Amino acid sequence: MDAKDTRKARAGRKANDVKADLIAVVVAVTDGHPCVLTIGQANALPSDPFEFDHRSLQSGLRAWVEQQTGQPLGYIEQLYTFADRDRIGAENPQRVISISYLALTRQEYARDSAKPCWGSWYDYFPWEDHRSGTPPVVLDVLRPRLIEWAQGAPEVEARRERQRRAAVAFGFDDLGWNEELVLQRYELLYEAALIEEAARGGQHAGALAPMPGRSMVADHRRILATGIARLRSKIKYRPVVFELMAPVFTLLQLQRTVEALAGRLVNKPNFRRLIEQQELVEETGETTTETGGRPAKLYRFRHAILDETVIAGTKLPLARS
Amino acid sequence: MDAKDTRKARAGRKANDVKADLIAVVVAVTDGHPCVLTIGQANALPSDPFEFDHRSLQSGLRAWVEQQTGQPLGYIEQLYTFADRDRIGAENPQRVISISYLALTRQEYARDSAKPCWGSWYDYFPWEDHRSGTPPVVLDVLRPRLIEWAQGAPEVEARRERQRRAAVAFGFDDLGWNEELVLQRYELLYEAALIEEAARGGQHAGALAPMPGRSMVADHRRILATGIARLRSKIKYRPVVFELMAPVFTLLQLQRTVEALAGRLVNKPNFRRLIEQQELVEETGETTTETGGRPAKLYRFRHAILDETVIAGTKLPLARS
DNA sequence: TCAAAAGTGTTATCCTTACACCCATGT
DNA sequence: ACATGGGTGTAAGGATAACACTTTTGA
Repeated sequence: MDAKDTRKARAGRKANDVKADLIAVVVAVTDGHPCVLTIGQANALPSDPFEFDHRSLQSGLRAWVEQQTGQPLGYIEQLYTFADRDRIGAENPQRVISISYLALTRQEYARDSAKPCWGSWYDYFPWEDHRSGTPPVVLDVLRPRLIEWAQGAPEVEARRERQRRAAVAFGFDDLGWNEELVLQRYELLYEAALIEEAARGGQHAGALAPMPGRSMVADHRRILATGIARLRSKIKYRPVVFELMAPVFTLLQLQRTVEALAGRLVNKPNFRRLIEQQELVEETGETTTETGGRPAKLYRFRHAILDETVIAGTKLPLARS
Repeated sequence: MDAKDTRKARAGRKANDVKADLIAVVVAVTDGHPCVLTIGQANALPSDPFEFDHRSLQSGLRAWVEQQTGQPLGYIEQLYTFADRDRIGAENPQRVISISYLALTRQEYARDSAKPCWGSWYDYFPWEDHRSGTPPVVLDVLRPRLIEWAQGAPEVEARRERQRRAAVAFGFDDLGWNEELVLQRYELLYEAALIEEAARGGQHAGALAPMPGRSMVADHRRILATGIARLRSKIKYRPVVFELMAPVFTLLQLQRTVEALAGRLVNKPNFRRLIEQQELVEETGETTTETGGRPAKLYRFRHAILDETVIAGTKLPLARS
């Protein structure tokens, strides 16, 4: 009965066909710069209409990105499916679902293709790079404007609420900086109309004050923020950084890559211990002098670890051993 | 130039419209049973064709689930978007993208509606409940059949590989049980043709040996597995359990709920410390004798914690304090 | 000789784990 | 009294954080 009702209800509806897009956040790290693959004037993520020809979404994505850009993609994971994005230009009649993916690769592969265009993701999110301490834009630009925004709320309660959200997201008032809150920060700035995309809806053009960070087409910057957040979170519990490394690397290079992604510095001795005790890498026996200073041992990723260990991930106090 | 090329390429393609479905994994826990909302003969997850009327996917989902089942949904999160599912009945001409969601609620809300049909998720995944130790089905049924399957590989290397995968997924050979590997286990059993869904493709009907676990329509069981895995992972770093609890509860009730989800027992004293030191709950001052034994203190969830703390989540050895 | 990078120890502190034990109620 | 569940304490072990220090190269 239940099933029959449901089917009838469905059949009664109009055929609600939609368009589906694949959107890719393709990331590489080159000497300290976390880069994202873009098209156009570096203001759009690569995207392609969804085809059913491929066996799966992932393989479809892999195929077209590799074909289009010459990038062999290593790691791929689904990010999020957007359908409720704020349409640019008001009533856009096109109904589009965007299925977004995060992919990791190495920029060197790109040299043969002229098309791809890499940009540091901190061009789009200048407030996210805390490797040299809190960047000026946070304290000099964002903080005052966010405070202003908070004061603009009609009620006392709402003012406090806004202030608190800003403080948590950006680590004001001695709350610490949390590098994973990329999306929350972006959405806060959007809500406060401090970034260009927010002004597009005609919501309010506002003063022509310069907006921090390079903007992107449609909601692509939001998708990029989602990707960065996911990656910053993921590197902490899965060995995905190695997808971004050359086959052979020094521990400091590895560290610099992690720092580029996280947007903050890590402690060298402790980082090395962490890596080594997890047995993620093994020495090649070679060294390199190209890094300057004392020659550095070269390592390679132990692919075997992917088979051996499924990282425990326990955080519950399990019973009886 | 790049952008123009891309647009041209797009325009050249045929209009590739698709159908989109929302599929919900709605979970509640009632006295030790983790339950999932189903329709039909309890062999399908609730689903609905995607409409663009709603502001967002989430609000759309919330609306129709609440309307259809009388369930007010607390927490909602997107699970995954499937488009590459193995079509039932070979060449199904319908092109469907399924956007799946995980939602948490409380079963009590359901009493007014006759429609919803709750089933313990361990009916569908009997091998996932380790609260009373390793369930017999694992050792008596799955293990021998998986070994058989592993031996069936043509090459030595492939045999070892299969054996290792089975061991990791199910914790054979003194590798421990990892409750989060729900999806891997399902997919392994699928590959080994040990569950009903695998036989549907006509791949091979095989012997009519009884398949463990109740099957579901299409790939719904796979979606459910994805939801369980996500939830088992999530309860460890986000206070989502409380969405499944009554407004007021005892710590043991909370523990039993966690155990129901995780499918394993946790250590009581340590669990309590964990909860209390994170300041997730506060005493109501009341006690209850309904649990038997000594009266238990009643607690409520401190909703304020959601604002205050953004759980650190650091696992990198950050530099200079 | 000095700068720059590589690499090693050492300690204090916190968190997790694994126990053992006592308390309050109903039957 | 005793079964049942509620609740507390403690000590060992491991991981993390913070810091100081030595080594090896090129300029």
